[in-house]
Amino acid sequence: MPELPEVETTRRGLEPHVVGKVIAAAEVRRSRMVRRQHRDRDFAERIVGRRVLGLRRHGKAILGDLDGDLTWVTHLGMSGRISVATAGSPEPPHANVVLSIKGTAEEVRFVDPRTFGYMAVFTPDELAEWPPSKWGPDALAELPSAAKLREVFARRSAPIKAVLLDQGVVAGLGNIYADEVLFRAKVAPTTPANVLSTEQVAAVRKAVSPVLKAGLRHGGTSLNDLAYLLPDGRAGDYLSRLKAYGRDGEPCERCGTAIRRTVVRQRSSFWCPKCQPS
DNA sequence: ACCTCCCTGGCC
DNA sequence: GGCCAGGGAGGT
Repeated sequence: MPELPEVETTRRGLEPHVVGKVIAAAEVRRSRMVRRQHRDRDFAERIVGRRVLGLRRHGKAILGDLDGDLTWVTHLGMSGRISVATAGSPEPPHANVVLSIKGTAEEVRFVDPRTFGYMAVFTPDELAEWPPSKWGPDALAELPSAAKLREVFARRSAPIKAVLLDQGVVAGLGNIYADEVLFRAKVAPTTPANVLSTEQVAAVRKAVSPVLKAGLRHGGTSLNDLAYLLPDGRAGDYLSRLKAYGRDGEPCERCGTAIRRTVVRQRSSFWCPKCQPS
């Protein structure tokens, strides 16, 4: 449940269940899930008894402001999702971290089969050291101007797809939405960023917000494996609206040409060879 | 500025 | 069995 719309729908789904509430207990069943924590194994110790003052998001990270000036970080990685359910109800496999909420019958389960995600509670100093402090502006809330993007792209000869996936440039785009942005902008994923025309940079920039907002409106992209679900267990609906990602061999909706799959930086990329000339 | 690897599971 | 999967840290 990895990209920005999935993370934001998760944040919104989680918010009413935790904001203003106190974490009553924390069970870490796989210590790997808290491996980003500075001192080993004190995740539970740090979060228990804390009140959640607010829940924010930056890129693909969910940030919970706790009392005592601590920040509760959740990164869902590739296969992570949050489930809010009645304590004691049947659990899905890989509920690796479970938080109970004071005064309610609900618990928050961090489900993550591949364990690429993590949770941590950071002090302000630790938060400043945490890698995403090197993340760029949020793709939805603070998308850089076209001029700024032109400047950044001009310095990069890497494929535009790789640059869009670089969280240091813009935080929040992942493999699915990067392909969707490039399809909408009519730019091939393999195009070196520094050869994009001014118009193409503008088109890429202009595509980001509509693509992400459409993903949000539909609750994100639950793929067929249903690894990503909203916190209440509903599936996100955006899969059927994807125009490029996963549509290898299917006709492009604009021109009918078969969508192609190409590997860019070890990630699958889907694009229309006619609408997105390289 | 690149790979490689971290994991588990589903599908062919 | 082999390949694939919403990400990114770490080492080169």
